Amino acid sequence: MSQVRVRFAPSPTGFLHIGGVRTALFNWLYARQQKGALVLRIEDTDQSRSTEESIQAILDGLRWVGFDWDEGPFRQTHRLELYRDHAMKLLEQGKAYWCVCKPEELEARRKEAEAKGLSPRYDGRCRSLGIVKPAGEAALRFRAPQQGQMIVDDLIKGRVVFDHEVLDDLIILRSNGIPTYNFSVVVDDALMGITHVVRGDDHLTNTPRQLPIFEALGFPLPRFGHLPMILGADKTRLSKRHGATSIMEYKKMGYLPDAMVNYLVRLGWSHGDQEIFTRQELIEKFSWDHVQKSAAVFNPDKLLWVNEQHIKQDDPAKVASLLLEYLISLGTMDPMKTEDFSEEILAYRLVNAPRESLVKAVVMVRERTKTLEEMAHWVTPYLHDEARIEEEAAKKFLTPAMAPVLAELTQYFSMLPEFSKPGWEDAFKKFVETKGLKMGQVAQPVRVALTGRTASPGLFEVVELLGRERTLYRLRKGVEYAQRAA
RNA sequence: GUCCCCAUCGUCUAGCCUGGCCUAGGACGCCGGCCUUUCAAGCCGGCAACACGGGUUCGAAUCCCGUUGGGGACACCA
Repeated sequence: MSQVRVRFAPSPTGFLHIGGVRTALFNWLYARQQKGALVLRIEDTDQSRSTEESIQAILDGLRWVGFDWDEGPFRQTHRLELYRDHAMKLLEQGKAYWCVCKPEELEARRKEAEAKGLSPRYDGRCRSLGIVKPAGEAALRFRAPQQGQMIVDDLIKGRVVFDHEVLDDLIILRSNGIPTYNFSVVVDDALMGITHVVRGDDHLTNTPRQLPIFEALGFPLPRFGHLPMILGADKTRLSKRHGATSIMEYKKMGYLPDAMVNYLVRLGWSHGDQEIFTRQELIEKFSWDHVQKSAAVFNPDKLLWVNEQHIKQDDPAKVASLLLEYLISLGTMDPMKTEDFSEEILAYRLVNAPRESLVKAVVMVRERTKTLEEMAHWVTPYLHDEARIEEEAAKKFLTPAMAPVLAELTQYFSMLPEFSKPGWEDAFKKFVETKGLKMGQVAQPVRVALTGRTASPGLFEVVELLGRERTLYRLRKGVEYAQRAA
């Protein structure tokens, strides 16, 4: 059995969108599972719509989501000679012919046919003209078979039958010498040795147009697989109206690449009742026969949930490094910068390596965050030595009345011989009890002193992360704040 | 208009090929409860679907036909 070779062939007319990512995903998964090759090909034969920025955006998007390719990126505009040669071969063999109809004429005839309720197909008027050397501008048309049937055994849709008579003679070479899509794909897929052409549903009806070209050129047929479309909440094709459609917007919103992949693959593929997959699991478990045939509605709520699951379950070190990258992109944290810390604060600094402390912080906050964006917010109180105290929170809990209690607690903590989470927790409970207070009455002010906020992870998880010195430092700062409030 | 594809809770889906185990399972969301030092998370429970009509069969979500609905394609776009 020969090696599986698949391809992702976007046209660079915009950013990499969700639908494109999913097409790339299925190709990538299959290539990795079969230990085959993924070829990246840029279909830029429409020169008026293709841009360099789009190519860059597509590559960036693929890299972010982690789909590595084995060959390419190839650009069709760099391969024009190849298409012309093959087109000429067809001409010589009488399998293609020159068409001298003007684009405007074709357009007019098409409109007319439509108005009469007929199929807007090319009427084939140049078919038997036998033009050898066109005088003026001319396009090359493929002489398509007119009877019989084409049978496609689609990986996803199953057996699909098309009648040849519904097809017309399509243009394979424009009058400017640039090939059209249906021709260049065939030449490329064949020459690149693609064994499985997996693409969007919208190409299903292009398949019967392409098959005869493979045959005319004497190329072996690849297998085809047509992935269903992704729809918006209103069940129309996903577009800007539905909100974010560029994959990079999800990066900005704090989604994990693995979560994105997980969600997108489940949108149209299933493995029993399993919802959460690692990349490795997907590669192992993926199979064409569980790919859904019908279109699926993109559900942002579920995507968010999947992201949350990955934040909670994935390797915290990995999440931390993604978070660090995210923090840097926000400007919240510059790991190279130390002047943030005053001498005084540095004295109390226990957490030296941002990466290491970040992993601990991730583990602490991950139960309560759904995205890196939220995580960035939750983790900030632990990034620096001093916590920025929120005014609203302080007003409510760091009150003058609270100052003596906090001061006493701080004193009490500072005298404890040993520092440990359970030790301090017990001590705290005893303190609250002997004072005749309720947990919440003391816990909230302490929370504000330690984190600057009214909502945080468990108090003693925070204490443990901060360590003895930073905890005491922040408590003292809290006491000062409460006293000043008088 | 012609051709092609599709059809299970609001959404993603399991089940369908190889009919009975389906009084249709899971997940998101929603509602209620438990837990609780805050915020979450977690746990328990609830609401909610086989598009419709004919067949075939002892028996159909599952097989066949039709209807309806949705989507796609019919460019010197990809």
